[in-house]
Amino acid sequence: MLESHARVGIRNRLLHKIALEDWDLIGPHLEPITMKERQVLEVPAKPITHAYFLEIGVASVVAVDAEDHRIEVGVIGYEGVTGVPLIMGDSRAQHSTYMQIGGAGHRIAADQLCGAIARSDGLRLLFLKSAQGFMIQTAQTALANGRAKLEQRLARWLLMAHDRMTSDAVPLTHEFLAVMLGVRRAGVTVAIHGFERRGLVTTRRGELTVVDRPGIELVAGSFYGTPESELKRLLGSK
Amino acid sequence: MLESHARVGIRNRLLHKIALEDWDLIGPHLEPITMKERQVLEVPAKPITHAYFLEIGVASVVAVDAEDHRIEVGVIGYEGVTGVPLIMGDSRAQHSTYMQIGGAGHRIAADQLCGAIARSDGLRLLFLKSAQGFMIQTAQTALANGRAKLEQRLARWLLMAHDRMTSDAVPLTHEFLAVMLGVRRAGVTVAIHGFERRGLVTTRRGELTVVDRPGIELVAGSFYGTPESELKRLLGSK
DNA sequence: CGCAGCGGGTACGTTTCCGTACTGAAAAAG
DNA sequence: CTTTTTCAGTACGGAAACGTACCCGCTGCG
Repeated sequence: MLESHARVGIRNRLLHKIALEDWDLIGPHLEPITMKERQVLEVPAKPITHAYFLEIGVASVVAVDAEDHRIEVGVIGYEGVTGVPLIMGDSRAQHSTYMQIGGAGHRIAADQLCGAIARSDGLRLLFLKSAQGFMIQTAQTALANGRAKLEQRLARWLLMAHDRMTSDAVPLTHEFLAVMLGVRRAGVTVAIHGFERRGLVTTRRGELTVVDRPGIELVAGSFYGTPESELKRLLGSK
Repeated sequence: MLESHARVGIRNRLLHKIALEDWDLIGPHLEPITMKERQVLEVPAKPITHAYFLEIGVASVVAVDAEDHRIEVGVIGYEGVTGVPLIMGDSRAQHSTYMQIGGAGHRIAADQLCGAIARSDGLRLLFLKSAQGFMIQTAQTALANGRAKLEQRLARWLLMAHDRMTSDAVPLTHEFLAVMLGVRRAGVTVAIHGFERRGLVTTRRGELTVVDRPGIELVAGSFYGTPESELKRLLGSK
């Protein structure tokens, strides 16, 4: 079969699930892009310019309030797309979104995405389910923030990042982990120390490597897993 | 103007915003209903049977995990509708939803709502924006859970409930407030005591009355307000 | 009216995490 | 190679909230 804009090499799961007959609405507008860590994708209260389909790397979605309190409400990787408000018919970003772990993928201009969604019921349903998956993630984050101990939250974060990475090495400083979790940097250091002592991870300056993933899952308990299984249910098991 | 199914007396804000030409898709399927406190509207992992447009009362949306940790991720009153997953094309409830404060309103069968949304772009956009508003609320809850002190979270909750009530009296036990906030019952008692001492509220057994709303807003700080102003932006200022 | 049960007040030791801050080591910059 | 910066380790007092538990007083019911 001939496709004017090849889907070959596309590894973003959401792009992959786009039906062939809808591909022409999306594919031609995709622009390959690489992104460094800390690269900003969305700024609160500003228009969203592009939606990013990551294939490598992890983006953080961080809620901010008027007094500059901030906390991560979700992460996005190869399984989804940034710019959830666009899917909901809103052109403004609510949250701060930026690359937590550098990577690459494709992006599409906001109006192209909106146009495509408006034109195809199938596309709209697909993106809505992706957005629903993100909502579930946010809700579980609220649960973890309110109920879980620092150690459990750290484990949860590591697992979610690990899910979205090809390597076991997470290139992140304690400082940034602390911002994500909304806790002290020193608290993260101590918690990671505990993980290291139990052989769950190894660390180097600015890097943390997952060694015993099942062990980390044990620490996270049921604070990890719901968004992941729900996303499977929503978008199919692949 | 003649309307086969009168909109007279409809005080749910979302229903109010439905365009006249869309009303026939919704109005005829609405069923008036009164609901006692604790009445269950949605059960996790079960199909959603109806969407509820409240006019009086407050519903709580509570996230639950496999180990039965639970915390409220949002509240819904006259400004919105329950059954957000339906809007997202998902027929299953993710969260536990029940009336926290008894009330009344209308409900519509899930498939009728889905059908209406599928048939009208305007309706779909309206409901999507409502869902987006709820997402914002959930994200702010995650922020408050991670960053705010018990006293601030309590203030936030009281304000959100108060917004959705006609009376200043909130008929709720400390026990239930504790479940919402994910804290100890005793902790709520002490916090409320502090409010009472400062003249922010008065209390009776099983009831709490808002006296000094601006004072409570001061306590909540910026943990309160974002979802409210964003909803205005999304759905218009009325 | 008396009693049972629910809701609320209070207490106490303990855990968790914070705020702050100092230090040393590793990497980056010059 | 030296300087500067960033990152991690560690400490300490204190605040916040926890788990638990006991008691009392409304309130509703028999």
